[in-house]
Amino acid sequence: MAQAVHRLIAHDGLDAATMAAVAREAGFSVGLVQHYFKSKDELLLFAYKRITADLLGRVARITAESEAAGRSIREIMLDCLVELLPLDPERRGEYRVSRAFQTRAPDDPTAAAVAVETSAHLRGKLAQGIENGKECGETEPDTDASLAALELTALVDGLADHLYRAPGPREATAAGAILASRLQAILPGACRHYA
Amino acid sequence: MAQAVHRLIAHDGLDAATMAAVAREAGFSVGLVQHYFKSKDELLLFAYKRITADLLGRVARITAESEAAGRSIREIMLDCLVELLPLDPERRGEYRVSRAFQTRAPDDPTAAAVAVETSAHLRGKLAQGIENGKECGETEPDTDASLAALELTALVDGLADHLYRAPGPREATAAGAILASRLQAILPGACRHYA
DNA sequence: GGAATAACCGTATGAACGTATGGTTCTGCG
DNA sequence: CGCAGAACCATACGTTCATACGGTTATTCC
Repeated sequence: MAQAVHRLIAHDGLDAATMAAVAREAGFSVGLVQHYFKSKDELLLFAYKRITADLLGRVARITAESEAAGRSIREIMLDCLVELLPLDPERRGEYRVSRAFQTRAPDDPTAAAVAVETSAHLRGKLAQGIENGKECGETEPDTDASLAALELTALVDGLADHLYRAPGPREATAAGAILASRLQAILPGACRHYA
Repeated sequence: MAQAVHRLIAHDGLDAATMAAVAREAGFSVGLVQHYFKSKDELLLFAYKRITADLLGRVARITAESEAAGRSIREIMLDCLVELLPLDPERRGEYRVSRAFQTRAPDDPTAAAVAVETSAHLRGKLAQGIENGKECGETEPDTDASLAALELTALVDGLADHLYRAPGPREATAAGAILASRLQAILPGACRHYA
């Protein structure tokens, strides 16, 4: 059912995720959806939580794989940040769903909490990575890690926004170049921290 | 009527901008709103266009005033970018309205066009300013102006997003510091181009 | 003055939606 | 078996909304 919600929002926006539409998309009856979710809000919130969990899971998986491959902190971070960009249809859909819920957030404290939490989680991971870089000379010692992390998350958010509005290979490479350049400036070293 | 739409969306989201609510908020009847706008979409699009025009107008005014005051390109740009951040209730409302329409954009080509146009306009102005900086030594000669402009707009978008979710003086100063730092890096000179 | 046009209003209509409800089929267990 | 509870369904109800429509007042122009 959560997948049905995801597909509907990704394709036609939040308003398309009606009870009847979700039931039809999932191949169930309206009554069954009601059986599992007391209200529509509960259903949507569940779907939203699932999506953010998926996203954080993917980032964690990328981190783990890159660490195992012995890549530098900078390379790992770049992979994670690029993963957040809507570069293919799947991630475009995911991005649209997330944005739909963020738009809804001001009226829905629980949805807002999910958004704040995932954003803070991501920012924390970045800050930690930057901080770790100091120990092995990959980061300049006087770098403000949390400020740099905020810059990176804001940058990737804004680039995602731009790429969603204006897709295309040129825009994609421009976004990648900007991220790579900023990461290079923040983590200039070439240490293999996790190797 | 456009102001009524603005107030309603800023306070309660796009769904709150019903015909009846707009009429009540504006002090008119539903019939009168229909008299001036054939459909709800037309009304909303008009309101959206008005808001983006207001925003671009404010940026233009700030630019003109700062130029008259003989400030550097970097200072002018910083003022313009900070103007885009949701730092007070008024701009928070404006930000929410813009975001609401952006969320709606994928299903509404005309709204999408407005969003793309204003974003491109802003990016173009920034790129032009950076390019101008080269002529008087404020910009490094080998800077890619359009890439730098894209970075700045993306950064300010992402920071606006963050500030909207997490308001507060600490977040505001952090965002200002990041913007100032990036501008300093892109436009390191201190030329008074327009003086 | 008088007609045409714009400004303006209240209400009716039909569609879409969330949810409540009553009922049916399946499943596991004592 | 018998039955309790979960899974599952179709439909009815009340609300909300955009829009259509008919009518009334104000303004403008000849």
